[in-house]
Amino acid sequence: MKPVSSQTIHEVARRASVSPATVSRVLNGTVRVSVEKRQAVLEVIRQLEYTPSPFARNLSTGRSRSVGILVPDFGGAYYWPILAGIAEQLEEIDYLGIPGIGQWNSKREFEVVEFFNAQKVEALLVLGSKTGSALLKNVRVPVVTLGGSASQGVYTLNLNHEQAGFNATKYLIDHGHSRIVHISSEHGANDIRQRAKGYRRAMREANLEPLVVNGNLLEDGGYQGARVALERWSDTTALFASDDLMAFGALHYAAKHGLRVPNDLSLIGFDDISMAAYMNPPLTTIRQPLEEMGALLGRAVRKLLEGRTPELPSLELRLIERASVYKGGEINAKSV
Amino acid sequence: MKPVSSQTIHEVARRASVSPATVSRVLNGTVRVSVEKRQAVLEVIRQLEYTPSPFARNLSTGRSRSVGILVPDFGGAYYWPILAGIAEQLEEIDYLGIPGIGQWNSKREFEVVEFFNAQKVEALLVLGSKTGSALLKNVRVPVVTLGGSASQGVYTLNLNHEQAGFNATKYLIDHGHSRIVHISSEHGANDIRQRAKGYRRAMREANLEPLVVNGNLLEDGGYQGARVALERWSDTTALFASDDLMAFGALHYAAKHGLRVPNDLSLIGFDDISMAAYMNPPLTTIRQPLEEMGALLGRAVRKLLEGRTPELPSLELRLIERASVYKGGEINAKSV
DNA sequence: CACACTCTTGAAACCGATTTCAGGTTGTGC
DNA sequence: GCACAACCTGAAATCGGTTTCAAGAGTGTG
Repeated sequence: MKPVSSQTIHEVARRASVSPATVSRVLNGTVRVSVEKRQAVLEVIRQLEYTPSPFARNLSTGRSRSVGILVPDFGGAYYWPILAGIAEQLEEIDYLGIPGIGQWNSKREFEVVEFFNAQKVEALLVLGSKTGSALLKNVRVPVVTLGGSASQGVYTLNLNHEQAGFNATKYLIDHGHSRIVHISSEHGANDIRQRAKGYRRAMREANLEPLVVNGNLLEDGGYQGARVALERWSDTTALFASDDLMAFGALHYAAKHGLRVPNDLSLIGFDDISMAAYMNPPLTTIRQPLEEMGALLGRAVRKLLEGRTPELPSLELRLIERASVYKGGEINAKSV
Repeated sequence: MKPVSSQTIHEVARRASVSPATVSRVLNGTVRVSVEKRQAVLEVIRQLEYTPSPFARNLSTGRSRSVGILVPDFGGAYYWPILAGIAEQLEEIDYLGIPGIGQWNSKREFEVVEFFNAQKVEALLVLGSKTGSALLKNVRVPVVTLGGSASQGVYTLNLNHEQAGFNATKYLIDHGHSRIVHISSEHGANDIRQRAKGYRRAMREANLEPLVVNGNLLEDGGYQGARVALERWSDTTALFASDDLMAFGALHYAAKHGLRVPNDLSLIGFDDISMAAYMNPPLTTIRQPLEEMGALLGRAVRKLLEGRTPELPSLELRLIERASVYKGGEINAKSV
């Protein structure tokens, strides 16, 4: 028998012969309530299957129990696990994460932030934005960002993409490559540029010429990137793509043009999306611990909501060694 | 100069020398207001940059301006575009879509629905669930599902997966195959079973023996599925995988074991995720128009929120012909 | 035994909108 | 010129919680 509406705190109070105030106190544990009354209230709540109205609660407390998450559309496969990690953390404190899609479009990003303001979110999580810190001008709540440039009052989870880019490049150099092209992008977050920076540093340190082309971070960007790279520098023996999707596109280009990976062309990606291990050959790439990043971001927001200072440990970006980089012997031993 | 708080309807009313009721009427356009007062109110609103409190509004109207979206975790790449389509529709009427992840886990799904109830969502969208119609027992709001079994009061967007499964199989048969194995799954929504059903019908009609193995809808499921299929029926010449990720895994298996696709083994997938066109060879697959599906679902919800009956036209699942099915000459002409 | 203090409790104000109701004004038809 | 409808408007109730305030009960101390 489901009890119908009339599910108010007053009804509970009436049945338990106490005041609404007392019910509220039992509900929130703000003040000690005598054992008998507490029991009575809890019993009535159970019987009625009463749940407090979130509307009334929000209005009364002035808080929304929600946080806004600005996510740039590009790449559901990438942001999905991060969102899952965040959601799990927020759930534990009964908060709601509201995703808003920024589409790497500044105007749109402002709209989303405006929307978050209207919703009165209590914190803001920025997983990536085109606008940068100007976006947060009107934001009066705590902010946590993923890999943005830190400004005051904004907490950032920074993975060392520069170092990872360096490592990937170094790995190729150590395997005998010298003509290494980086497929980067002008789209995307700061991370992408950091990876390119690491690539450049590694090349410079090895006295090699940095060679960069740009793609759109999607499959066809990688395809076109590979084409341009090989047309422009025909002695290229290795590509380092700024994300796995572009590596995927590059791989496709190679296959289509009779280049064997890794024998004729070595390839490194970035992200380690689930598909990476199943490419032919399996892709050597840098792993981003996405769920873990999400959890970390979520925990940081929790800390901020509690008024405490979050600690954001740095996570390692590890190179996953698979089979897309030639290891057998000398480079470019075309065996056709 | 940003005006600080005190941003209430009373304040607006006071400054515009009208009553709060009138301001509310201007805001919502529910009743006609004289031109002068309307102007005055709008002017004050502009000056103050006033936005009504969603909390108060929700409490007062008893409505949340939000709808719950139950999405089964598996495959962000798949649900992401659908969610985008839905979000866009909801945005237009200033509603908020709240995603909840069911994880193909019945207990979890009930929790999510419970959460939606607590949030007082005004409608529910089920993109896939393990539980089935029992899940909706306690739901008192309109429901739209994607490819569930229709029950009363529940509107469903049904694509003809049975027919699509039939077509994919028929396509293989028409290209000379007779030993065709279907890699299906026991996970996933009803759709998966419909595809298998279509496969069986096509095989039966051609007097061929249906051969089915199961995977987990992810890459390794396809890999294992291909292995089992080829071990069990060594004269297999074609695989029809129930989703692209499994096709991807199967492709990987083939490559690893020296089977050339399509010359030695033909392959069809399902979904047409963005990667499909970039596989080697490009994957022949059935396209699901994901964004369009999302838009349709969103529009259906809008109709329901307006108290009207949604029409859910059926969408076509088209076969995208690429290069993973052998077309050149006779089958199994191993040329090694 | 008086006083101070702590602990539990209920009454009532409050959060900020919407909506009902009734009053006043203006307009229409006969 | 009158009855009546249509229209605009403000006062006040309402949504369902939280929180302040003060009162009353109970405990401990000198």
